[in-house]
Amino acid sequence: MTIHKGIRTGGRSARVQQSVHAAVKKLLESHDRADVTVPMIAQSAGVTPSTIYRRWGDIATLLADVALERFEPDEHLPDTGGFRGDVLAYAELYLDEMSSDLGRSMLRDVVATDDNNCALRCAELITKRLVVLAERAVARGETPPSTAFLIDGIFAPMVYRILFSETAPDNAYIRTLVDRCLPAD
Amino acid sequence: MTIHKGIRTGGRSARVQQSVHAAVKKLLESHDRADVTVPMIAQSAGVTPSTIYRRWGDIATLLADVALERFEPDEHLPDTGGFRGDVLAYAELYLDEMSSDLGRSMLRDVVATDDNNCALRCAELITKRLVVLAERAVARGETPPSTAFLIDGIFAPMVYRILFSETAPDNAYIRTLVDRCLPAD
DNA sequence: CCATAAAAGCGAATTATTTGCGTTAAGTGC
DNA sequence: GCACTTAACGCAAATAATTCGCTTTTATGG
Repeated sequence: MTIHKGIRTGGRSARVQQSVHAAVKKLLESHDRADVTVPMIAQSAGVTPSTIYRRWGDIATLLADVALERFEPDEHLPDTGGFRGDVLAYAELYLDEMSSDLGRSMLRDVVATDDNNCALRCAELITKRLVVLAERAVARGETPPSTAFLIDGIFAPMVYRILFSETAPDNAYIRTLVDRCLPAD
Repeated sequence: MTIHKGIRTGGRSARVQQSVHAAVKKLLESHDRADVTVPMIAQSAGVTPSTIYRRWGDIATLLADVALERFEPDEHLPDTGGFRGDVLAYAELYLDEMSSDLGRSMLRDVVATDDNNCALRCAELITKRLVVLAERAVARGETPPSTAFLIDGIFAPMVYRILFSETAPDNAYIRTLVDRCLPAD
């Protein structure tokens, strides 16, 4: 008996996911995050609310899902010719994305989601990019520290302050964090 | 004109707050956090749901409020005779409180709350205790680093991992963080 | 005590969420 | 291609949560 029977996927998942995600993005441009409701999204996406509830469970999970997709694209990782410069540039980019009102509320949605899958994916987003930067550095003959060390030293404090402080951190603060982990030559 | 007119408090606020807080605590012992609803709390507290909605706005804010109260008591800050030991002991205490299922969901509630007052209060909780430890250290003739530095180096990474990782950090990890900020003599 | 203001109660109206059931769209194997 | 299987969806009814207008209670100041 061959095991790999190939799973039946069924359904119409792709199209619905696209239109719902698009609806969320559009609504978030014109409405405050707290004012966006599931029925509102459903109507804008041309689906019924029950579809959304069945698929995502609650609005926090849906918003987190959209947020993650938005950050995935990973267009252009900076390339400054050195590991320290790359990390600093990426950290500033990340700060820029996450310290806006929209970015902050996305982070909150990601954290608030029941199953912490979203949070995991969010954290991996940083890890994966740091790995890319580190591989580049190794190829150049540098010996970068571990990604865990950089997350502890740079990204964790940044995210902490975005989530818990009144005012978002600025680039000067980021530079201080980077200096601690990666002393300039 | 004397300024201090004494504000009108009106209502029955104190009693209601107490019974609602108590109801939340009791319910969280027997129910999963996601299963606790506002009407449920209201009934258990002997008030109407609308009272809770008017006073706290939503369930996240209420749960965050209760969570913060729970952590305030600040019974016994460790006193090990040295700043490094004190910080390590407090960090381990904090980890113990926050890495449980209940602690984690409290952190999430605090972060998810709309007005970030709760998050501010939560962060100040750490700051205030570190200040106490630092004052003690100064009185002993030590010269401790700033609280901001310790938060960046120890508490931010700890909270980051509690919120974003699959598995909570352990004491060994905390010790590593402390070692980085406060090298042993 | 009386006036006042803040907070809470009550219940109806509104909205959001869950659920059951029939239907439809995709993938699978022949 | 064609039948078959299954996950995903729409619809609508049922349930639950949230908001709203109005009344009542309580603490405080005069």
